[in-house]
Amino acid sequence: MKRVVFMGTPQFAVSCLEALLESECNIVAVVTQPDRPQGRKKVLTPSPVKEAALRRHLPVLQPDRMRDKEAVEELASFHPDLIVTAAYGQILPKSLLSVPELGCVNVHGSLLPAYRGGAPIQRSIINGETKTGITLMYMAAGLDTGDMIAKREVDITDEDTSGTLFGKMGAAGAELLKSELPRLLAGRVDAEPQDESLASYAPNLTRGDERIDWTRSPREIFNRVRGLSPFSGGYTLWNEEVFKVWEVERPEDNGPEGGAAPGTVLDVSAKAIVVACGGGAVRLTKVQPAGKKAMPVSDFARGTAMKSGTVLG
RNA sequence: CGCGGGGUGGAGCAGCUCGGUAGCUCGUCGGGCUCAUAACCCGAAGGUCGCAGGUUCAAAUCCUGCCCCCGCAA
Repeated sequence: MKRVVFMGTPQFAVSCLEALLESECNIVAVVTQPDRPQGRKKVLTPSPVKEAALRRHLPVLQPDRMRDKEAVEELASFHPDLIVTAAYGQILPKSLLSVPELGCVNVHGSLLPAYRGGAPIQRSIINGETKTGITLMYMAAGLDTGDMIAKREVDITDEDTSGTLFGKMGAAGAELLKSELPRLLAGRVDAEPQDESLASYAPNLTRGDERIDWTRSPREIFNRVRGLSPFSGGYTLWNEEVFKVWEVERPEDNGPEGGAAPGTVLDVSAKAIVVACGGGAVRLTKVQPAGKKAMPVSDFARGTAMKSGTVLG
């Protein structure tokens, strides 16, 4: 049976690992990011992939820097025929790419060459895409530039958040991997080069991406908020403090409320906080004041000092 | 010892600076009005004020220690 090394880190990658486990191959090692200190208490936390691998009693490697010679040598000592990666989180050095005879393949969360990079799933939603997908590809030196083996499309609906889309994408990635793996293990397969002229990038999200720009349209704000949920959430400022926004009503039914400056609160009720924005208004339905837990506006409205005329920003 | 916010009836908050009767909005229960209602009116129940000490005639409020929650930063 062919020897496979799997490399991945977040939950999204776990479903790919599970797909391998259900396939005809021998997983000789799992590589994932080192345990990271998490939260206020700096508790060292293993990645989801590590936890899954340990449950299956698979050998786990966690090199600090995969590009170090020692790390590559250690991995090579497992003599993999194929390396499969999914959101591993580190660039693989060229020297590693040539180690497995059958190559290194990557499961990427977009329809390449669009959305290369670390946050394709969230950014697809933020940008209002209605379709995305998984691309299985051979890895090359550049960032997500390798030749494409197969794709599977996934629809994005207005009900999707990054959370639900990650779920769909994980399942799609697992399916695609499972169906293509026999071919990959049989030998190098034909792959299609990416059209560089169509390439676009989806860099990791930063704090700046999480801030709500009230001059944007209702639809853009809606997309941003659901693209950031349920991870960091979107935020704005209220009384100079962080005010997170977790859910916004789909804006289709809102007529322009005109007049007020973007960020102005037009109404606070048990149903929603209505905020003026570019070309209309958005209705916030789940929020989180500084120092508090996230709560539906029905709760927030009971005790809040926020009232019409307040300006967020 | 990274920085900061918070823990008050079922929910969300005020009260704490300047100790002395537990407040507000909502929910719940009972009654009333109404063709009717998530609307309105009347009434009621429900709180060891995170935990443990300390100061005091008296502590939600001041002091000390601890627990838990949240944001930022990593």
